[in-house]
Amino acid sequence: MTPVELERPSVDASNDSGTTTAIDFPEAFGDKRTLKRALSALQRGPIRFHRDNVIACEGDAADYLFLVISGVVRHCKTFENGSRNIVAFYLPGDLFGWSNAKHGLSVEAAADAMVLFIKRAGLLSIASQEGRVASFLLATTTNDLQRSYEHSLLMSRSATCRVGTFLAELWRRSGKLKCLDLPVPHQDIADYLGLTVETLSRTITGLERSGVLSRVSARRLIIRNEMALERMMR
Amino acid sequence: MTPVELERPSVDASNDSGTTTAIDFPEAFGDKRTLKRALSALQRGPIRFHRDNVIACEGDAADYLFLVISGVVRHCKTFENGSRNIVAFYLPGDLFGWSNAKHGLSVEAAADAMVLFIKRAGLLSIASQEGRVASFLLATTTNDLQRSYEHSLLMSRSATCRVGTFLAELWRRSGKLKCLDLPVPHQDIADYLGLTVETLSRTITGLERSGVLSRVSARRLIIRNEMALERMMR
DNA sequence: CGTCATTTTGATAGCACTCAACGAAGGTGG
DNA sequence: CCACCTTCGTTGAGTGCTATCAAAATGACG
Repeated sequence: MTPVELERPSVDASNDSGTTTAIDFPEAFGDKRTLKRALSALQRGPIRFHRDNVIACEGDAADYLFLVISGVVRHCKTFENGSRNIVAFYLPGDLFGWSNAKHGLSVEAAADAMVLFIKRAGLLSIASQEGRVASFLLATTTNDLQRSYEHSLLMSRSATCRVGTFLAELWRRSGKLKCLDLPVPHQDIADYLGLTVETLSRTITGLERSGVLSRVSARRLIIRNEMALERMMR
Repeated sequence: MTPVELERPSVDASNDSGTTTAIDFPEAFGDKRTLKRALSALQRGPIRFHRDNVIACEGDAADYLFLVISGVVRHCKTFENGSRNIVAFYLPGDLFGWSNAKHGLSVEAAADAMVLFIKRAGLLSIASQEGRVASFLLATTTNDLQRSYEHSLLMSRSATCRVGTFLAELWRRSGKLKCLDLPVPHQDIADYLGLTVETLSRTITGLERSGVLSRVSARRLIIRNEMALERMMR
């Protein structure tokens, strides 16, 4: 149940090349400066999106990958009947969008976000020459795959388990601070967990009543009993 | 909903190197012969597994990747309470098992199967030198990721939709023959779809009653109305 | 302070699960 | 060749969890 943590790109805000934000590859790199220059030629942005703005539409040509600079981005599909499912959230530092030819899902800002666009073909051609880049990309994708498997597994468990697992993971990723702030509205969490907002709300109320957590406000929780939360996840 | 088809490795049965079966990379390759030799040095097997045999255990070191030669392999997790979920099936030609450090899921034969083991580290080192290999691996993983997303989406739909989609996809992959033979027992399909065997059985009965398909036997179906089946999938 | 979006709560219904039993198929040994 | 056993699949009855519909709180923002 514990997702394996891979090296991921991190946002290099204090970049020497001005407004351009580059992927900061880990490890000493053969010719890091040359690589960075090559990468910045492929970049576009970063571009700012407000919540619910569409970054890439289902069916769009998948010419660009996305690197989240700030905020939260959702990868989702909306059906004819209006219902929506979110297959993944992406946080700052996440690189994603490896569709082939066309995006099968749409990419939208789940909270105000800055996104850097990276030309897919160009990155691929760099990767085919630079082994390190290639294995970095492979590792990133593998990591996403593992997360997706975890998510699939989660979807066939009880509402309590889904919500508990989501909150625990979010809390862990945000450093287990005193307050757990939900970065996206309940509707997005519900769509990610395959629940309705009503069930999500009721489940949180249930966790509150069992003393697992307290509500400071709708969007701000406090984890009271980590042990109990872990138990919920089974 | 239509999964994008990528180039995938195909099994080269009439291989010049005797019992060794190699990945047949697409496209003219710089030095294909050298590459094949390098790859066969990394191989182990193919090894034969009977149905339900464990190929790799949850928690095992992920030193090897798996290439399915024949049969069906399932990627799954079994919980303490005995329930099980299958996140993916792999068919002949599928290469998988890109976990980091340890496998988070177990790998088991869902039907009698032959599996070739490929040393992960070695393949990675080849990939870092051969751009084509690297991008092939990336494409394979990307394809798996896309499938996993489709699967996640499927998990929050009705039983009829899940079963219909599964059968349609299976039928498509097997060439839309007159008879659709289920390659794995109902239990495995149910675990893959997040349903119980009872619900699966009842759903198939329902499809039969609506004239979508007929049962020849438990494991052999005939698709009677493709249009109606497609409609089920929405 | 009014308006709108968001969240919470309540009442009810429906779908899939659970438990239970039966039927079909395949394998084994007498 | 048949009786027996085991595994697998089907069907039925009843329950429970989550969705749906409806409406009331809460909060954000002009």
